[in-house]
Amino acid sequence: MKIRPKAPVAYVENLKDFIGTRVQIRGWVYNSRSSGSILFVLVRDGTGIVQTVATKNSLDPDKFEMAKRLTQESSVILSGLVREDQRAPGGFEIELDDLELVQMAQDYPITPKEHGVAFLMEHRHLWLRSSRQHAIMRIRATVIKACRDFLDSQGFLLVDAPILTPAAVEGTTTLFPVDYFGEQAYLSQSGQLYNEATCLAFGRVYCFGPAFRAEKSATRRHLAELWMLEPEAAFYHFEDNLRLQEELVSYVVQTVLEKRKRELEIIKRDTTLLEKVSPPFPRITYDQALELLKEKGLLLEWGEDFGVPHETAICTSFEKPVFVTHFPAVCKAFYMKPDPDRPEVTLSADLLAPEGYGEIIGGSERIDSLELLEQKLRENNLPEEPYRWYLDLRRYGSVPHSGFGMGIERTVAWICGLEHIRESIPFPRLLEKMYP
RNA sequence: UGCCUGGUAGCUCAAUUGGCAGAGCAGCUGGCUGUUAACCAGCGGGUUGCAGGUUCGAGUCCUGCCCAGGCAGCCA
Repeated sequence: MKIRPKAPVAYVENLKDFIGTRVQIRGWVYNSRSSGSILFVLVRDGTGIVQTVATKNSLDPDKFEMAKRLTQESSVILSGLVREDQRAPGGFEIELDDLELVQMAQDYPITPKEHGVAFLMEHRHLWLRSSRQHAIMRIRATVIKACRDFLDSQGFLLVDAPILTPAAVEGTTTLFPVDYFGEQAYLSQSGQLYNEATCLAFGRVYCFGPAFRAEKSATRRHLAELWMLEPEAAFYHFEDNLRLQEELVSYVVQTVLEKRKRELEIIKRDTTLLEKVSPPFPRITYDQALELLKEKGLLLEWGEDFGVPHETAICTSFEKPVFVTHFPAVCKAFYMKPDPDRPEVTLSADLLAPEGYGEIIGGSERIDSLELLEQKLRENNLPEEPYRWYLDLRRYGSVPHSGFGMGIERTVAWICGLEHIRESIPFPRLLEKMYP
C-alpha cells in the first residue's frame, strides 16, 4: 500500500483554482457509475458536485473495491489530481488516488428518479441535499443579503422586534399562543408596531425576522411561519414609501440575476420578465383595480378585499410588479393613515409581483395624530391599555412616518418561479404540518 | 371547513368489461477502462390506506373512515 501525503482541502466551487494540483474533497456520494475497471463517482461537498474517476491503476485494489461499493449519500474523504475535462459534468474532474470512507449510507430514500411532492416533503431534511434545493436556498440567501445591503446603504439601521408579544391586542384567532411564565403570550405576527417605536428613536430602521400566522390557510402561497423584512422611516410620506419599495425590490432582483445566474439556470427560471424589474413600477388605485377586474368578469363590491383570483388577475395584467394603492379603510389595519382628500381610503399600497405571484409587500403611511389613533382604536373595539406605549409615540414628538412588510418566501418563490411557497424556506411550517 | 383528484413493492407508476397483481428505478449477485438519471444478465421484494358490504370471484363496484395533493374560503 502506497503512503501518500495529505493534500490540501478544496471545495468544489473553487476547483478552477486547483487545476493541476492534488486536493482533498470531503463530501457525500451523489451518484456513481461503474464500468468494471473504471469507476466514476460524483461527489457533492455542499458547494457543488464534481465527478471523480478511479481506475484499477490509480487506486489501491482494496480502495478500488470499496469505491465500487459506495452507495448514494455515503460520506467520504477523497484525494486526487484536479484537471479540466469536457467529458465531466461541470468541466472538472478529480483523478482519485486515495479514498477514506467516513460512513456507508444504506438505502438512501431519495433516488435519482422522480418523486412525488408528499414523499419529498416527508423527507425535507434529505431533499435539501438535491441540486434544485441548493439553488433555491442560495438564491434565498442572496435575496436576504441584498435586502440588508440595500437598506444598510440607504442609512437604515437594523433594530429587531420581539418575537414574544404580550396578551391579545387584536383578535387572537390568527395568533399562536404560548405560555410566558404563567402569562398568556403570543408569537409575533409582525414587528410593525415596535418598528414605529424604534423608527422614532433612530429615524430609519428595519427589522428582519420570523412572523407567525395561525390562519387556517392551506394554499400554495401561505406559511404559518414566514420571514419578513419590515422597514419603517420617520418623515417618509406615502410617496417616499413607494419609492423605497420599488428601489429595494429592483435592487434585490437585479442582484440575484447578477450573482445567481447559475442557480437560476439549474432551476430553469425564464428570466425575461425579471430583467425588466426596475423603477418606476406601475400604480393603480383600488378603484381602478375594481374597474380592471370588472372588465375581466370578476365583480367585487367597493370595500371588499381581493381574493386570490382577483390578485392573480391584476398582477398578470402587468409585466412589472404593480402597486395597488388607496385601499378602503374598512379592509385595512386601524393604524393606516386616511387620505386627507378622501378619508374613506387609506394611504396604503400592496405590491403585487407579476406572473401570478401576487402580494409580496403590504405597506402604508401610519396615523400620526393622537386623537385620530384613539378614535380608530375605539371604532375597532380595541382596548386602549395595551396600546398605551403605542399612543405615547403620538404624544412625544409625533411625525409623519411610513413603512411596509415584505414577505421573503413569496419574494423568493416569485424570483425562482416556484409553483409552491414550501420550496422557498428550508423547513416550511404549513397548516397543521410540522414534520420534519 | 367545503369541493375536486388520488392512495397498488422503498420510490414513480401500470393492471382492458369485475377474472393469474406487473414494469422501471432503488437494493443484492455477476459482467464491462470514459460513464453522463450509464448499460447488460440474474435475484429478492406486496395486509392493493383501514373497516364493512355486493358477488362464484373485488386493486377494480357500493358505504363509512383515515391520509395525501390541488382549488377555494380564511388571511396587519
